[in-house]
Amino acid sequence: MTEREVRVRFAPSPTGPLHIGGVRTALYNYLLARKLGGKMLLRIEDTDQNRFVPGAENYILEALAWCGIVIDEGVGTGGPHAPYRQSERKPMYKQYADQLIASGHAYYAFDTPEELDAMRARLQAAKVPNPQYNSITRAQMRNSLTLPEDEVKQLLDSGAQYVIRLKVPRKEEVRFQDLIRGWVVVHSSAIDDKVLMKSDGMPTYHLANIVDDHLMEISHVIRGEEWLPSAPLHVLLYRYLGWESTMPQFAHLPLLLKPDGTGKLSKRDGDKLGFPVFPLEWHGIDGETGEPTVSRGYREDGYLPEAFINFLAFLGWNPGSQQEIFSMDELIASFSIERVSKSPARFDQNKVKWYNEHYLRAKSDAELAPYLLTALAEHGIACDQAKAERIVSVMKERVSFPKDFWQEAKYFFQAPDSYDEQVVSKKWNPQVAAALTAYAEALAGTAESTAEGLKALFNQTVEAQGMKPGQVLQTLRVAVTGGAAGPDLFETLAILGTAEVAARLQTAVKTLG
RNA sequence: GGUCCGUUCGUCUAGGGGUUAGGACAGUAGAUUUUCAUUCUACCAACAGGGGUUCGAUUCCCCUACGGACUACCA
Repeated sequence: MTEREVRVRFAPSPTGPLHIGGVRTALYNYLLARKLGGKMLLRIEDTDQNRFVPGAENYILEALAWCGIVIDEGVGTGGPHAPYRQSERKPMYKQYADQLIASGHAYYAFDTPEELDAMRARLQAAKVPNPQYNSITRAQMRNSLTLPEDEVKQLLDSGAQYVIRLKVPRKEEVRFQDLIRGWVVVHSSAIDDKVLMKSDGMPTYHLANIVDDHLMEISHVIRGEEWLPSAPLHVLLYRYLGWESTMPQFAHLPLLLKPDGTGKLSKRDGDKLGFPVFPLEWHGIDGETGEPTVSRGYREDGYLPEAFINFLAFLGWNPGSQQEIFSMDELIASFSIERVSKSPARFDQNKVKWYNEHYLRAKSDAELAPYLLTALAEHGIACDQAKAERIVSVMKERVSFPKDFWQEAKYFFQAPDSYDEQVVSKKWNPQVAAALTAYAEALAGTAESTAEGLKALFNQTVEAQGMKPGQVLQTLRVAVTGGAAGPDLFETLAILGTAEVAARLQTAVKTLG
């Protein structure tokens, strides 16, 4: 068992976009698989046909790809255990449910939804704290344990609707060792007789996930903490199916909480929180109004996948060192499930932003230039790669997202249509205007094009006018760019070119007097 | 309500019977910068509470409080 090949799976259900908690679960699975030289599988758990959302599966595939999480086996990739979509594996589950019935660990139940409601209402009225279909209540229900054998057979033969339920023992301690939490013990009386096969012939999650994990030879089940309460049930299932010796090891990850700490992050949080909960933008339909909706995504908001992943990896895990910056390869090398923390983590917008700025600045100008070029193209502005690289190089220290380049660098392509009022009212005067005019004229007659050259020329010109450079500098920036802040002024001028700068200075003097 | 899980700076976390309880983000201040930003430096800031065990507990145990998850023919 310990020598077994490491095989982990990420098993989302296609009920909508993946949210960042799901992405983190996938990430940890992937990191462990790579770290231990194992395989990462992707299985789609679509046993609930009512909740199927078109496009969700593609979204999942695309999101994982964007994150750099590579699937070795599964939907979209294929593999020896295909199909990897549970709806397509439907015929495989029934035999295991039958096996459980044959061994006396499961039974047929014919109760209608109304009868179940009535049962719960009755128990509630009797002040039973936790109404459930269990070792006590099943004696009063219509199932193969209470009905005469021939009646059961007749019901089955007549095609009556039924489900198959697990016969959970009345009192038994179920324990298992969680890789993150240690021994977890639950009393079987807290578990109810879970439905294994639904009346539509589909297995429920509980049966399907055990059967598939067994058949797919999964070695580690790494999933969210919301599964912890049902883990003992799964242990029981492995036992009754005779698979306990190859049962995967469990690791239940701490939840990702909303920033205010009031509950787990969910898909329904959509855009309400002020930051995206989805990796990619999602175009959905409002469940109540039927209106189309758009939810923000990290990709579209301008986050770099490496920043997003680095941040996510640190939400619930840390390497034990003081290093904060990790590439995917470094994460793989350092990852261990034992260092995943037990307590839930809140989402921290500031930290993701910081990671993004870090990764943005680490990129070369050549890598960054396309972001600017794309935005320029959208605005019908022509620009060559060399110029874009130059702009990006002076801008990257001052933006948080690639999409900010266009907004911040606009003035390289468009002359200002307004001037920073504060600077104008404070610093603009006739001498300044004269100095700028003089500089414009000097620019028209110079062959200088470097930042240093333009700076020297400026100092010279201004001093000839009997002023100090410092008195004119701010107004020079405002006259040329319209704004009061920006990267090195003479570098900016050099990128703009002397003719353009001269023209803008003339305009400014004319406009501001 | 019941069952289970959890609790170190505002946030993510390190640590672990004796520490000035460490780092990062955010915040604040300063330095650099013609501006803003970057960068650098410094500062601020935490062991939920109560009982044990112990020479000594933030660390181990118990209780309480608080938070969360689960409690479907959903996953």
